[in-house]
Amino acid sequence: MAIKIASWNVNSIKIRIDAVTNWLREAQPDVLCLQELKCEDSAFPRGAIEDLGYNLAIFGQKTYNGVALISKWPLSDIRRGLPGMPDDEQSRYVEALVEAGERVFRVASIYLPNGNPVDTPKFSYKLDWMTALQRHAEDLLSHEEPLVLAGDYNIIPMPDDVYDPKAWLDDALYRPESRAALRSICNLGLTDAIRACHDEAGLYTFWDYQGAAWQKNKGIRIDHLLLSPEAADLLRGVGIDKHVRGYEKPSDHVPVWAVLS
DNA sequence: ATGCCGGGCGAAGCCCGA
Repeated sequence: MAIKIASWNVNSIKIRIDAVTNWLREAQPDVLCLQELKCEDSAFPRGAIEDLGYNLAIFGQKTYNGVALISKWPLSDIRRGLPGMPDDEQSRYVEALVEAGERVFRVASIYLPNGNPVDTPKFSYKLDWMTALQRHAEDLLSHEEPLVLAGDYNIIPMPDDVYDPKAWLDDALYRPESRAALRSICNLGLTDAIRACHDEAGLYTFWDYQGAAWQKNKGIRIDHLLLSPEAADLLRGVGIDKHVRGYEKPSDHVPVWAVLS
């Protein structure tokens, strides 16, 4: 039995609910990790999602941030907020067990801080958040179970993941400190699902609304699925649903997914 | 191009994103 796990920064779930349900019908993922809900739990349009047969675990926030997991399989052991960041006021992490028949996966939906501008506390917040994520990933990896840490990492891992690396040298998404922190997390034993399957340049998950970035294909790859060894051993395929950027009223991010079996 | 879009809030114009 195969399970399809996806991640998508929707940039407001209220504005994007039709796009989300359209994509769910079209792509039929078992699990979707959502980021940037920009709404509190009570305002989340649950009904439209539940009508398609999905369960929800929401960690919302008014105006900014907000993450959720939706799953055709039962969700349990739900954790809201990143362990090690007890005073974090921003909703950026939700994790749950997905009980997919005879297999059980632990899945997290992550909205990593942007970090710009780099000479401000926003950048240190990003790096502190990544330190806490690394510690928590170490803990999760010690359980030696299939684990998927999915989300908007706000990090461009390599030069091939951006249309013009030079233009991004001083940006928090591409700064050496940010890339090193992501490498350090991966070096715990996590596999970037896209890069496990494809080595070509120009695989993007985000195109800015401005400057006709989509039309010019000026994109970046910042949405990632990181797999524990037990999950990576099950990896059968991946995809980036680029056409979703051409939807009416699109998010600036598109869904990225992996099939595990 | 550190704001050209687009969304939230709230009812104009500012904050924020990447």
